[in-house]
Amino acid sequence: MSQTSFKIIKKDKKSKARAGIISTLHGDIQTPIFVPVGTNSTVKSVNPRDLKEMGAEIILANTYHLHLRPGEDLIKKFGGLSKWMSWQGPTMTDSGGFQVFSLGVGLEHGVGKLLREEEGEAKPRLNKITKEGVTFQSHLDGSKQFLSPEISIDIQEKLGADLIVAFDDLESPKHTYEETKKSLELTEDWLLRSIKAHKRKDQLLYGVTHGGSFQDLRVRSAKFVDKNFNAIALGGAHKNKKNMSQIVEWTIASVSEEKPRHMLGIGEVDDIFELIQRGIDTFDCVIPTRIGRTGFFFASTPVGNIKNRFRFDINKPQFRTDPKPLDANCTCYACQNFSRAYIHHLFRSRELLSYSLISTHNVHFLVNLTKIIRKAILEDKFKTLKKQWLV
RNA sequence: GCUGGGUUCGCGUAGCGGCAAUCGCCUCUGGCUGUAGACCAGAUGACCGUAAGGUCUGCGGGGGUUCGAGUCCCUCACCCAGCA
Repeated sequence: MSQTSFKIIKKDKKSKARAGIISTLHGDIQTPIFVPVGTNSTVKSVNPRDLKEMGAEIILANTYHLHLRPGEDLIKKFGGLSKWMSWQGPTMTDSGGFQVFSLGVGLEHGVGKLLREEEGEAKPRLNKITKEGVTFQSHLDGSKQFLSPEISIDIQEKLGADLIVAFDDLESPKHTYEETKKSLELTEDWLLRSIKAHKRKDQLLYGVTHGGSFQDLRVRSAKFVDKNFNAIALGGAHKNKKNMSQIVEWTIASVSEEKPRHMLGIGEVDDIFELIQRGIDTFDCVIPTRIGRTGFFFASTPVGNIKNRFRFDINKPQFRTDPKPLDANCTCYACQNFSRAYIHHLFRSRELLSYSLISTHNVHFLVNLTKIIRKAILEDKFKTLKKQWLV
């Protein structure tokens, strides 16, 4: 009996968008919702108190990172992830599957989840994949580490998040059909082993769909995951945004309506609209905190638009004397109290508060965006809202 | 006044007889999608060129030695330190 359940409360008439509730032991999650990423059991530079205040409902942490440091046993001793990080709300853990990629073929190919126009520098991979699992070289101290479906699930059960993810292998967006198929088959094997290893039924286990950009593989993967899991996570690599939307359409068409759907690692403003429209319920993404730490802040329409991706660089000289808040429509702590000029100054001075203010604003921005969208779905105004934003 | 040390890109520095401009900072321009990321990449004397590349200047001022001087010598100026 899973003590974590999902219920759809409203479906959009003109699209696949829906509003729902995921109920967990640590509280309810009103979907659709953006899930801030706190890899190391902290959303980088954002206070949990502020996360609560802005209405964040769930945080994602990472199995691989927490296994290396401080170790799952310690977190278990402290009452599990939610208590450990003094969040006291629902949490999710990723399986470490992404690190199979980012420390492996991702490094080798110099690519991310999305193929970039200018690819990064290719570097030797820090892992070795076999059917059994993955041997990593720890990015912290270089020590040898082994991760498998069984180990990942064991770690995640000790961490104690409400939503957990089965262990998978990521294809590179540069992989051929044959390579992608081979990766998918490995993932399918690992997913079944993840289910077998999964004992704590209070945790909802997400299966992950793969198959690169190939329709038949994506459909096969979606059906496979739908058949074996009660929750669907969409994973793997995409060529570009259009391709990603297409992949989501293929996948959603092949899974049951009543199961929650999580989009792994995606979260730019336009993506959120496009993917909710196609039936996604939850998203996690490092974007708000990563770009926040490097000086980019989100601003809402009409200042922000698809062309500037709703982001602006606080470093720019134009903000040096700008008295306006980061975003005129934002109610976050940073926007209620500080000017762009001040934050510009802080950032140029490398003051730690700047990273915190911008990251807090950015997370608030995306969480709030999904809340506005949810409200629009409930009021049958999703398409109208989307038009307002993505002109 | 004497004795040292110094004066090179916006700032700080490297170069110590052979294509001046190394490295850092500042500045500017890109980039970041399940976090090896408070990060990464590029530009940065002037002018011409889309580019490859080319032209011009230039190591405090002046003079000298040398095929050749930021580098050695003389002299002047300024800065720093110590001693008067």
